[in-house]
Amino acid sequence: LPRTILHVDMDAFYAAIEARDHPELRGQPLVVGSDPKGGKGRGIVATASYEARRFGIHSAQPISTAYRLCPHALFVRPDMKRYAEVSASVIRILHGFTDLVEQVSIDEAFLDVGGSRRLFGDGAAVARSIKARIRGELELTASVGVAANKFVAKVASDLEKPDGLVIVPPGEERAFLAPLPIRRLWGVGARTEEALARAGIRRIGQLAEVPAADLERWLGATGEHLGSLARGLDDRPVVVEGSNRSIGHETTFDPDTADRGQIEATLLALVEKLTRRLRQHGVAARTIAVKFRRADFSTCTRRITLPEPADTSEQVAPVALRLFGALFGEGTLVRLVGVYGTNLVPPGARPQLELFAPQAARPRRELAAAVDAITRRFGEQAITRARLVGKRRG
DNA sequence: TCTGGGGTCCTAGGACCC
DNA sequence: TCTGGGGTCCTAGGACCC
Repeated sequence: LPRTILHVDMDAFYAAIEARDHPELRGQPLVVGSDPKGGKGRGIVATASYEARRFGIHSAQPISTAYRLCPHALFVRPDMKRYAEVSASVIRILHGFTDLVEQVSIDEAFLDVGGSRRLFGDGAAVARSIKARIRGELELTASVGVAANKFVAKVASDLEKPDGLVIVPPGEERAFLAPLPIRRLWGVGARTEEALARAGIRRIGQLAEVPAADLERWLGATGEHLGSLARGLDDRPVVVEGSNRSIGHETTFDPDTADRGQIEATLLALVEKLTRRLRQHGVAARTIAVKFRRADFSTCTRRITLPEPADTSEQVAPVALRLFGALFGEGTLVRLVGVYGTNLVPPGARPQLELFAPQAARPRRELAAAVDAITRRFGEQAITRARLVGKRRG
């Protein structure tokens, strides 16, 4: 029995929200991303309006390139809090049609509407209703793909952007995909595209002809998976609850720095952010990782698994500093540092030490809770560590 | 063109245990 | 004395996605 899967993808999401909320930005080339600083800025384009795309500007492009392509474009900084609110409104609308909603990013979701037919009609009808509600209630447009599985629905939603609606009837998946470039396959990035092109494979239909065993020998487990997708087969279910596997924060210095004090202060500020989020999610990290990128973009990581899961900066900070110390040599020009918690332990399943030394853990927990409360009430700038005073980057 | 910040998943090698 | 094979956990790196 074929499923009915929808992929809903908001069009130029951040730029569309900015244009909606600031009429003076409408109809103009608009770039949401880092500060271009007159062409010298460091960073990338998050989203470009369709007017800006006509100049060759696109997501993930260096902001300096975007500036060169269209210096008179309007460049605005992202307001992630606002976008997250709008995203929540979109998800609320989707939940009006089914509980089976899987949010995959801030501007994208899958729905399984197989069970909603009697109430809301077939996939095409649900798609039209969703688009109408998003337009009517949020003054935004979405592109929707309808198909028997997630991958085909995802490709379909992208095909007639913006404001698109593409329906792939069951049984036509393979023919629908065949003429498209392999880059459209989920999991084929620049590297795999190049490797496949060397073998003369450029279209999904060509990949679909390669025997599965050959693909597996060639590309491992991923190869077999790619073969299935190329044939239009994808049995992954729509998954409602996706708890995080990792939480992390990183920041790029502008300009690069070799100042150990500045780097360590930045790292500690990132640790504060990380541990606050861990506590908000009610999880603790068994593994802490530090990421380190030099001026030449070479990147390395160090991680360590702790005897006890950690969710406070008292626990994480010394570990992060030690891992950083293993990577940093005096005089090294540093571009980026980051800190991550992985191996997250879910709430209620938190071993262990506190069974043996509850009195030792208590003050730490109470301090963290107090800091959280102050931050909630007065904002992130209200309280900080003595070590960070005067060192926090703007 | 000179590359953000948030993530996911896979691989390969080594330690360690049975 | 030198040795097999399987399983699990850990670390580092890399490809990929939005």
